[in-house]
Amino acid sequence: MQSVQSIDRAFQLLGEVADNPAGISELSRRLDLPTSTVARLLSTLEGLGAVERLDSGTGYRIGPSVVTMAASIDPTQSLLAVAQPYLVELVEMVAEAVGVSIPAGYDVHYISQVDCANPVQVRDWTGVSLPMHVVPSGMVVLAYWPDEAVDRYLDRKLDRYTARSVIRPALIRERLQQVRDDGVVWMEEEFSEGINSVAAPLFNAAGVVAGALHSHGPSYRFPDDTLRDIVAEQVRSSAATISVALGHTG
Amino acid sequence: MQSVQSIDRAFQLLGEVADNPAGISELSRRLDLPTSTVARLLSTLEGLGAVERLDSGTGYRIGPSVVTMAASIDPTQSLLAVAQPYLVELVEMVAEAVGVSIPAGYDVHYISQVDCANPVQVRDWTGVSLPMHVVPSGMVVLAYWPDEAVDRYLDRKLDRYTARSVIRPALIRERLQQVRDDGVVWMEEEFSEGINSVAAPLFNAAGVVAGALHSHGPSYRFPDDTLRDIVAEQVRSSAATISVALGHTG
DNA sequence: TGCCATTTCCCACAATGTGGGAAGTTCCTG
DNA sequence: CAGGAACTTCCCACATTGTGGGAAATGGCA
Repeated sequence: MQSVQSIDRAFQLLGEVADNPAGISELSRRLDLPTSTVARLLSTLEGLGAVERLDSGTGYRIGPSVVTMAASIDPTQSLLAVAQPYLVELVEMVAEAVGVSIPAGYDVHYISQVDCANPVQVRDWTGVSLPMHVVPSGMVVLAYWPDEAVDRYLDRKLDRYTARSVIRPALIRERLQQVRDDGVVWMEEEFSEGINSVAAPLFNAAGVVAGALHSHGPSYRFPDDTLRDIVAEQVRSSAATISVALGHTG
Repeated sequence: MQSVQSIDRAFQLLGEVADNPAGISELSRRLDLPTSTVARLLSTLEGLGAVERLDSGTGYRIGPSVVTMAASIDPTQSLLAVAQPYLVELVEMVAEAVGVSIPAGYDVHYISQVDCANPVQVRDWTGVSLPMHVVPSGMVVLAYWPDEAVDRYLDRKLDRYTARSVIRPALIRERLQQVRDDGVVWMEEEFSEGINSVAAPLFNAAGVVAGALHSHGPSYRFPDDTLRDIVAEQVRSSAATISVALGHTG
């Protein structure tokens, strides 16, 4: 459908200003728009509280109304909303289903999945919760928890799901260190025979794990030996990109 | 300066959608705009990722680009940005300086102040850090800390600033309970002779204390005996409003 | 003080957004 | 399964609205 020029431009401006605050003339150069146009748009946005002037007087930054609107959607939804476009992108790259999960007590809860085109595919796990130690999405969350919380997690009876499930605390701790080193982890048929999965952590603006991004597929074809590292890297880097979009820095 | 109609309307829409998601025709009723206009604006916003369709298909909610833009400003700034307009409003009501502070270790750090018109006024404390137990802004922060953290705070030598400073842990604990009951607290000349102050906590979307809102003035006129409770209530209620704008619920 | 960079203001022009209405879609309900 | 209500999408003529060139005003810096 047709779209409205002035609104398009207004959001281009907001995007630029979010990236790094600047004044009218600099923005007009960056976006290649007449200064008068930029001035008018910015003053409209300022009136709406979408941008505000820097204390230094010259230049604008994102204003309160944007923050307030963003706050209006709950954290789960914002995670989902932000991640969605990247999920679609990632599916293209890895050619297997990808999904997002969030920590929920001692489980991870799958909140979204985007399927691949392949007629043989992993069922949609959206809505399901699983113990952290049997899925890579859970392991990456666990890996960034404080030590005491991990202690409490491991200090319970841990269920075994398949012959390959690892449930010995010492081994799990080793793997958690591995996860912290690599920023991504593969797990093969530890939750369900026939499914392999790789996941990386998602961090929010506060720097804490907000969830996990994973990709999983039937073990007979996923991961392809030659692509194993490439897929892991794609998942890791998508997760990093989503984290940045969520406000994570460094 | 003149402002751009379509952008104005686009943000009215965003505001409505943030409040509660709705479809084209409902929004057109709420804002009293033609459906075709609303449809065009929404589809523009959708193209920009500022809104997205609900899974149910009908209706829109705030989209990822708003969240991402909001994340671009750091939490301190967003607190400031969100609070600013309410500060101005509150100054009008209480006719004394009001300000915002954030926790910083065992201190509160004043990050902004809006002065009143009165020629006799409290100096601008922006940039200054003070121990939590001598200012009400600190007490409200302390009041919502976990018990162990409060224990650690009180388990140190606490400085006395004036003859009226309360430094006995037991008494401070009592007052913290009081703060939790009232949601607001007065302190009179406990930090500096001649200054009285009242503060209420600010909560963020995660439900944790993000800072405090206070008002302070010279003790010879503030608080006016007959207005004491009214001022406290105004501060409390402004703080609550700001918390909601920050995404705090309940 | 004078220069350069930036912001604000003004105004004629027409491109752009507008909104009425019709057509298409979806979802109940009898 | 037909009929209808409610919503969304599409189309198009109109003129309101946004546009951008340029001049005036402001501010910062040497």
